[in-house]
Amino acid sequence: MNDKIKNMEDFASVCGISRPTLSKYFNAPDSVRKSTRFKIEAALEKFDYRPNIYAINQNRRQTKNIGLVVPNLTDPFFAGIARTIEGLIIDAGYNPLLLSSHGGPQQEITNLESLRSIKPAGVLLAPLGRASDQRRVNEFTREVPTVLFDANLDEAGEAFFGSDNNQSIGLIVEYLCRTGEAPAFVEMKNPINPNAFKRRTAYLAAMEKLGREPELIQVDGEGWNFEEVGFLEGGKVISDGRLRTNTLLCSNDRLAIGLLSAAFEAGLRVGHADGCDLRVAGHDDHPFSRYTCPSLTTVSQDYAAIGQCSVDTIMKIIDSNEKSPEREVKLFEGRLIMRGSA
Amino acid sequence: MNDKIKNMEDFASVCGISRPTLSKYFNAPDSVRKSTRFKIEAALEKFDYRPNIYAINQNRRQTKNIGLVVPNLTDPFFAGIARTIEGLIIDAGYNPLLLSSHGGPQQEITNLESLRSIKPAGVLLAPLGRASDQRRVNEFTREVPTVLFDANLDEAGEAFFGSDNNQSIGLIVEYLCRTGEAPAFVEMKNPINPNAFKRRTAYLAAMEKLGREPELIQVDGEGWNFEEVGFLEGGKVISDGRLRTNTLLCSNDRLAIGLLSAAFEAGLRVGHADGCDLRVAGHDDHPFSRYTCPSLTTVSQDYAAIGQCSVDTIMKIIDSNEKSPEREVKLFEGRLIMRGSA
DNA sequence: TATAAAATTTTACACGCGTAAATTAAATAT
DNA sequence: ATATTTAATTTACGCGTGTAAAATTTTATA
Repeated sequence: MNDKIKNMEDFASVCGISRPTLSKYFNAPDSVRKSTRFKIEAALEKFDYRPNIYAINQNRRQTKNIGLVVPNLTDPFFAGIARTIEGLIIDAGYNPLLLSSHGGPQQEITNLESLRSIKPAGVLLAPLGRASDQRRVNEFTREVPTVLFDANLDEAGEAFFGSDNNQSIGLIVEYLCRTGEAPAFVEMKNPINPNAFKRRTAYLAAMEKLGREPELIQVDGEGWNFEEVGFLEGGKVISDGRLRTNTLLCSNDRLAIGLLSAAFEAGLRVGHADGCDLRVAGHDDHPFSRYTCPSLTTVSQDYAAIGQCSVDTIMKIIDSNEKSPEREVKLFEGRLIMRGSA
Repeated sequence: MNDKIKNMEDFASVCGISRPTLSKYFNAPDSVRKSTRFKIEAALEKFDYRPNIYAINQNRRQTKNIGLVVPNLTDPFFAGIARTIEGLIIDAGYNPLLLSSHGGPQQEITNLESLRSIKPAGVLLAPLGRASDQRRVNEFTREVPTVLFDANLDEAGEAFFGSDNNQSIGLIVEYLCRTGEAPAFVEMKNPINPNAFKRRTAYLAAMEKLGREPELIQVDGEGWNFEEVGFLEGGKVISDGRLRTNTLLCSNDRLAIGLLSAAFEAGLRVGHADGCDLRVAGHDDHPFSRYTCPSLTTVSQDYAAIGQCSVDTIMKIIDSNEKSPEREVKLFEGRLIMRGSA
């Protein structure tokens, strides 16, 4: 009783069974006879033995680790998604390993290299997109089963799941046109975030479809401080007085949040009510967008579905133990969230 | 050349040296002769061998892993701190393992258990605080060298570093009293977040010191959706008309963000300028607080210092390989961030 | 140049587990 | 009750590394 349990051998002896049987139990509790299972579980109550994770993973053909890489964890939007997907991975009986690329392609590669040495069964990767080191990401996905989500990369990974920017941007452009002046599109000149280009293109297409004249407002600014860019550069746009329209559609909510702040300081009334000077809309349904002043009209992405689909797919690939013949791509529709700002 | 490098043995032979020497190199590149180091690094250029991390950690007395546990990663405030500390851990030559307790004591313990099986050299833990399962956290800290930060727990861990809530709350209370009406303190009745009680006490002490009558406004609401609580319950407080003061100090910025939103919808003008109806202040200098409408007056915590101190201390403990005789506690001062809201 | 010191190599073993093959026990059919 | 099948268990070996001790080589010092 006083003897410390140092390894599976020790624990097997206090259980009264052999070590390999114990090993079998830990990998699948139902694979041993009921009577021995009771023995083991009774012993587990008395002693606090846990298999050594390094010894396990050294010998298993496959680890139970799933890598989860997101572009930027300090962005609450991605933090929320990561949390959701983590839960799904755990539900599937795997161990999620969450890494953030902190907005940089170098860190993204570092993350993948770091995952490689952990020999994950699979990886869910939300790449930086255009900023990614495509060659090296591709290299990685050839070695490790990978499913991309949020942002697509050419032919990288076994599958991609994300939002249909054409549909979602189309949705809000149509709404804005129907309820007021046609929107100009506010974005960064050299956006680093995923999907930015897709949304620009989608905006142009949507405007053309509606027979409206598109207007791109491309502001300066670099990095991931979107609120700051929206505030500083958006503020300039507003005060310039060169706007042809009173309606602004921002490439993402964080830009819109900064823009709302700038508009507030400029004394403009934002909203769709009578007497308002400006309408502002965003995209993503950022966690804070409910609490801006006024609350932000936006489009929400269906991340419950995107996450579930991504996890299901990586599990299928892991179980079948083979690369799928063709790369699956599935886009999910966004939902219009009408609030006060537009 | 065509032969795949499968292990250190293989790689040692292409280097032309012995395996144990190679092992020494990977643990400390400077510990081998310069000429052999060149040989190794030349070979590393040609082959992409990496030591198996599981085999390494199985045999090392200590891993190079440092656990980093924060209360809630979806809170941008903690996401930012985590990012900072991750960097410091990497700089120290260790491998950070970031886990979020998602606001729940159960998950906090799960995280610690999960870390235990990874056998980290040390752990940096920002506990939930009052909500934590103190007994089990204590149990953990007796087994694994742990430094607490952000929120203190009775006698848990080797050291604690955090903010001096007395000083920081005192600072803003003094400012508010000096520049206008004395503040009422807005908080949740049963706050789950760390430091909430400390701040309440600090508020009461600061008001007493200034000879003002304190007023606690304790709103309903549970969980971590502070913005929602601030919006819904704060909105009620505002519209009730029972306020004895025009100045509200919120227990944290996220409550204030929700409150600002409610005030905006109620048509109140928030700020310190003439003609304003309400002053609102927060605490933490949340990343978003610069972009509220109006921008939020708050107190910033010195997380550069808290992070650096926490990392330095855990490194010292790891290197000295012994529990320190007495538990170090150090509190850092906050800085007043004056903006538009108060 | 001789000697001491340091670095390296060799030898040998340990770590804690997974897993295929061989064995044994239990369940089923006869 | 016995033979057969099936499931559970044990035997035996391997994974890729760390590390200690002894033997050897290289480098630094006198």
